[in-house]
Amino acid sequence: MPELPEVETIARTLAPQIEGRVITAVHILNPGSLAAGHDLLPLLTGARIERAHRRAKLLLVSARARSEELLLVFHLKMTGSFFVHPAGTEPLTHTRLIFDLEGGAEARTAPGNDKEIGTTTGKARTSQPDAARSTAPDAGQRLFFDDTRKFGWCRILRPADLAAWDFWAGLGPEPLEASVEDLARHLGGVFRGKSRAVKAALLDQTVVAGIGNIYADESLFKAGIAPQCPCGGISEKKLLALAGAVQSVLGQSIRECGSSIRDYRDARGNAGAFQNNFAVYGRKGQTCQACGRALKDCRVAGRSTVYCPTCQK
DNA sequence: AGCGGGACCTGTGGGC
DNA sequence: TGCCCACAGGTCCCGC
Repeated sequence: MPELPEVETIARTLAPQIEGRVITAVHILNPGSLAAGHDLLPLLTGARIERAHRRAKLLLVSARARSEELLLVFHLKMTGSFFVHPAGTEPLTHTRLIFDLEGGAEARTAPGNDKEIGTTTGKARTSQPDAARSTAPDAGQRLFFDDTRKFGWCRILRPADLAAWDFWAGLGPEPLEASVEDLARHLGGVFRGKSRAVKAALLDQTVVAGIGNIYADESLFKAGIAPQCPCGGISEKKLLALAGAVQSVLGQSIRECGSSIRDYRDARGNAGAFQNNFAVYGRKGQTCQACGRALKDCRVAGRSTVYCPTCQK
């Protein structure tokens, strides 16, 4: 469920809490959650975190270890989340990795200092212990990587490892970093002559990065394209509509701090609000906002899919 | 080439 | 009330 907007929101809320801090220890509570880079753990201890940002659905944390740079690459899959707790906080039920941090960062976990990404509307709330929100500026902290279903992972990599990593190298373009016309042209090029269902292509991270089940369904509805429609049969006009829909849906979701179905929280424990805007996702059997007829569900590329048979052709 | 299905996980919720 | 089972989801991998 953390797709592009959720990971972006997590990166924006996490960065001010950890940038500049030094990693003093790493605790691996679930060995499967550290997918690569065990050999770099000794180097990571003592490294200073420089930056936390997003690419596709990956959260990247760069750290300076003596003379070289290391990267912590996280995939949150469905249930991964981050939260910064005060030093001494015990692991929670689903805590998989803990990074002990010390010094450097300003105290930005205090209440009332959450303004940099705008305020979430609707049912935003915290689900974390109050103690985590009143940490003293220079006290040590613990970055928790929690992951209920253990699908998520962290890789510790050198920049060269990242460049050589097939998954990374194969990622498609960032959908929000191109003009609508360029994105439409890119999709048109990839789609040309293909019989593959358009939704399957949108979910393919090598086609375009960051889209998951929620935003694929929402974008296709907004563009008026049926999810089963073969890629190659989409007109240029519809491609432009699809590119515009992808950008508008992702952009609006980022502005609303992502979608919280049940698990997702940002790095301050706040829920997103974009789920209140869903036109189709999770609305099987309910009425279409545009035509008033019932929304249908089906499976495309093995994923549950909801669409309007009238509005999407 | 691209799809289906299984595997990886666990909490939730519907049905009985 | 309690049990069972389907389901959710991203990615990889295997087989067709």
